[in-house]
Amino acid sequence: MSGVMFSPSPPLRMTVGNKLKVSKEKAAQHHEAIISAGSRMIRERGFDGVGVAEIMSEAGLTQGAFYGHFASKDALCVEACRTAFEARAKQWDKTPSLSKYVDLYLSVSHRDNPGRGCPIASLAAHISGQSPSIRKQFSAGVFAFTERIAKALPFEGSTNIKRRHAAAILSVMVGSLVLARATKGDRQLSNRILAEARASISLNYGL
Amino acid sequence: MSGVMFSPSPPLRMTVGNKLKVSKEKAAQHHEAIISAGSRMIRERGFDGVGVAEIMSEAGLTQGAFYGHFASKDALCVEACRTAFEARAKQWDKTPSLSKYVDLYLSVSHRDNPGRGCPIASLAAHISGQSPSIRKQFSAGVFAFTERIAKALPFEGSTNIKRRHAAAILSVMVGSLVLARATKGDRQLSNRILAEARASISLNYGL
DNA sequence: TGCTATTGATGTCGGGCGTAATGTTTAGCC
DNA sequence: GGCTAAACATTACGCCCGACATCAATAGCA
Repeated sequence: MSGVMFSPSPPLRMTVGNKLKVSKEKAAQHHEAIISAGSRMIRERGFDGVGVAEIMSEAGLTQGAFYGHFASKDALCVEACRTAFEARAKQWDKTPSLSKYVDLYLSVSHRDNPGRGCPIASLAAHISGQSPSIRKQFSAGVFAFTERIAKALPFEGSTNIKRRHAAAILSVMVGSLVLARATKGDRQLSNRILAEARASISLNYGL
Repeated sequence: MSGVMFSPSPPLRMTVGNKLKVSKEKAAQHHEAIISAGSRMIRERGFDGVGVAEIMSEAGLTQGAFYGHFASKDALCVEACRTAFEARAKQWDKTPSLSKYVDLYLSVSHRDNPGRGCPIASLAAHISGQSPSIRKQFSAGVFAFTERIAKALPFEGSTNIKRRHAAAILSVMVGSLVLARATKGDRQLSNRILAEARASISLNYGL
């Protein structure tokens, strides 16, 4: 065993393989890495469009390690969904206004980077057929997002009125993003969809 | 050949008398049946959510027969996509006004029957990763649909202006339908999304 | 010296698309 | 009409891929 290889603490790649065996603190980072990779790839390709092995590979680990962190793929999906909504909420908080957030949402950059983008636009069409836990997580996210929009509306009105506007605004945002992504091959059409959705929100809601 | 040879131990229970071997006229019907089943199931579960075997089974045939009708699954997908758009166009023509069509589009019935519904709402999120032929077919459908909306707008304005409005209207329609389907588990939220989208189109575009 | 995290191999299972051989029915031609 | 050739569907299979999950072995951590 030669017990002491005399290697300091930091990332040491022992063994024949290439992976460090570290633990404890690192394990937590690995956990995050799995969620991060999963959350991104699931948004890019849907829940069923990516497997555990590939997610783990992207996270820099092997498939076997997965089940030390999650009970099942489904469990990861729920968690990935949750963190995706959470991350979007954080980004929301960093933007100065709802209007600016809509700008970001309907940007070419957002269209071209679904992996870091809104989980609603990425996953809505893939929800049917998923487990109840995933569906609940998703519905909760949609609801919360609508509430956020409602509260951020800059004009006067009852909560109910604002909620109603919020639902409509969310529909335009999600719909145009999905459409723009689907028609990316026709750049002119795709860009027009984004631009006109942005204009309509501005026109109809003063945002 | 070998005329009346009773196969002693029949591993071949071929035509035990279950199916007609009919042809010509029937074959055309089979062709339509395959497209119909494919078009419906693909809209329900996405291009990759259903296989050739199941489509054929639904069409009342077996997998082997498929390749007498189509060169590949991809070829069927293109055809199924085309006919789905076509069918929607026909339904469009049967409605008295754009406003009525929007009513239908944002109805609970449409939400609950994606298999017979708008291919844009069903397939937009599943387009990425599909073959170029499918993507082109889809983009063309989206473009045509937008043009249709534009031409049907009941107010005055240049073609360009109308196109711009059409893109925005399409975004609300598709977005809200997709959202309503995804949140079907939360019936209240789902219904609200449809209703508010409908109201917003009425309010903002007088439809 | 346990403990815990990870590896790497493997289990197992299903399903995907496409093809080949087989046999029956139709359609066409004399 | 009756025969022949082509059309069509069935069955079965091939083949490969990838899915999710498990397990003994290993090796640093505490």
